[in-house]
Amino acid sequence: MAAQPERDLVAGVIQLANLLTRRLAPVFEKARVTPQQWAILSVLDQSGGPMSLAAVARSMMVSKQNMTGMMARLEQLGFAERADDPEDLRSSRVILTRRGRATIEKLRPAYEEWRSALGADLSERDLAAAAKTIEQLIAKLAD
Amino acid sequence: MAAQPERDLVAGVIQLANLLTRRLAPVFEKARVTPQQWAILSVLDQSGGPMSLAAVARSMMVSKQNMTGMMARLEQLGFAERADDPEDLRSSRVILTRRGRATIEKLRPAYEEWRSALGADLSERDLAAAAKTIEQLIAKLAD
DNA sequence: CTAAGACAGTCAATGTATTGACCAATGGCA
DNA sequence: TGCCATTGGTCAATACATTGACTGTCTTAG
Repeated sequence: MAAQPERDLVAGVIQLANLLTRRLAPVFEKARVTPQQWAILSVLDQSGGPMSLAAVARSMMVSKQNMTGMMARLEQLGFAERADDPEDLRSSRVILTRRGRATIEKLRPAYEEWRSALGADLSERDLAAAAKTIEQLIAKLAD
Repeated sequence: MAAQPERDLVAGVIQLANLLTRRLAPVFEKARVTPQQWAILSVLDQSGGPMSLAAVARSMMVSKQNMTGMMARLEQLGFAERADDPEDLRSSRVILTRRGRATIEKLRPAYEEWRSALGADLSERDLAAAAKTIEQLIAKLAD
């Protein structure tokens, strides 16, 4: 019965995060999009209008430096575009290209399917409870 | 009251993992050790004897290629050593150096303190339940 | 006993993620 | 008005993490 040497909660979260991205990657592979790129496209898609780079970074809780790089890749791949913000000369306005929107709309069902398969044979209640605890930990650690 | 735009469980786990490593890093900073390096030292410390590189990789659920690189850094920093395994010419035997063992013993209390502060003002029961659900997800996703 | 497959380790390429340092623009406050 | 802290964005350095491709050793089936 194993008795796995008792994985620490911290180690567990990190390992689970790695596993999730590892297993999620093939879902988007046909569109040549990585899970993180998918996440950015999702944020942009659900945001109505253009967003600043910093706003996207905050919403995903990554550093703006990281977002600079990811956005550069996304732009080079033709999924998103940056334009100057006339109201704030420091800022950029990031929007999805038509191709970006088409890609995310095509991939969303695949993601949903994968996502619900993930929760199968686990209790809905347990998942919701875990999600809530995770939210609390995030809130506690976030600045 | 927020009503955070409802974070997906998957996104939550990934963001939490990033936050955890980000907040954990300063705990080990004085010893110039990263959280992942700490994790490897921990595994080696608790393993009794020497381990193969692949065994460490499996125990942390990372690829052996990644472990190659991390181990190279650890060796260069003087925390671990590799020797040929006389029983299997493919394999290496990795052990902690005296410095590695001293470092982990010095850092463990700091980690424990950080770790218990993390769980403060959260319910023990909720944390345990979340840990269990995380284990189930890991088991489901692991090969 | 030999050929096929599995496994240990490495290298290279790419993507993710951090800190630190920096510049330009903004906003508040004296 | 003018200073100064904050914020938006970038660059560089480093670490983590994956896949793919490869060498060499072991194991096992025929």
